[in-house]
Amino acid sequence: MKVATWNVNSIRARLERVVPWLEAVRPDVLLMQESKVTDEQFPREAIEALGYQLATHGQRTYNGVAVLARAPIEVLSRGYADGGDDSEARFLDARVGGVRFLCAYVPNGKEIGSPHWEKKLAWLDRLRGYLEARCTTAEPIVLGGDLNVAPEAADVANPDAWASSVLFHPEAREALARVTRWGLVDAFRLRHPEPGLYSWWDYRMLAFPKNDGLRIDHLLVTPPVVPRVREASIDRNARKGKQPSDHAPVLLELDP
DNA sequence: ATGGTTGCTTAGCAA
Repeated sequence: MKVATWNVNSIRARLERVVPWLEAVRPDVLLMQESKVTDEQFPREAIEALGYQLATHGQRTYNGVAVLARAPIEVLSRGYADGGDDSEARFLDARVGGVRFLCAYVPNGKEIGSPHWEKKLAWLDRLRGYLEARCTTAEPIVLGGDLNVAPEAADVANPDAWASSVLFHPEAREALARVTRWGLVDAFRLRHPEPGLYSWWDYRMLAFPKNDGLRIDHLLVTPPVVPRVREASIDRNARKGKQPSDHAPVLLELDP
């Protein structure tokens, strides 16, 4: 079973990159972030024509998450439904073929100390709360998405420079670590202990050609999934060429 | 170097 996560930075702007990628890679499940479109305006037909089923949780202009799968999708929750502010479409919980997929788009945080930053930290704490309230570590779960945090120095091209940014600040790393400590394992790291593998490069400052990147897109799994992780990869080719997303897809191959 | 680029929506915001 091939599982992927990809922040596409607008599905409508990216359709001509996403469709050929799905045809070539054929993931069984794709967790998508930043669709930037309402559920009504999502280009479903182009996806369904490839044999995918689709569960969307979108909104106008910003955010938006979706689960694509080559098998039926059972939606368990759109948003956290925890009584808090669910106005931003950043979370989708769905079951596909006996595995539970939590698709998350963590707020960027913009700038340390800003209201966006406080919201980012609070959102990660809500994610931890959702795991505690709605999930167990005994079930097979894949929590995937653009988590907008690089966990370790090995995940950042220039750790000293990025330590003051919202993507690699110690408080952001600690907030993500609180989520992971609930009982999740970084499945990519399991198969790739080496440093220097990134999933996002800024569009600006020639970041991709200079490989000034960060690994901020993750697939975290519960203990029952750990022995099933056969391979992990980042598809850098998807970041190349014409009109790419600023994120590359991250992939896992899971044994049955 | 407070720059640079992209997308949505149309000038300003978010990333």
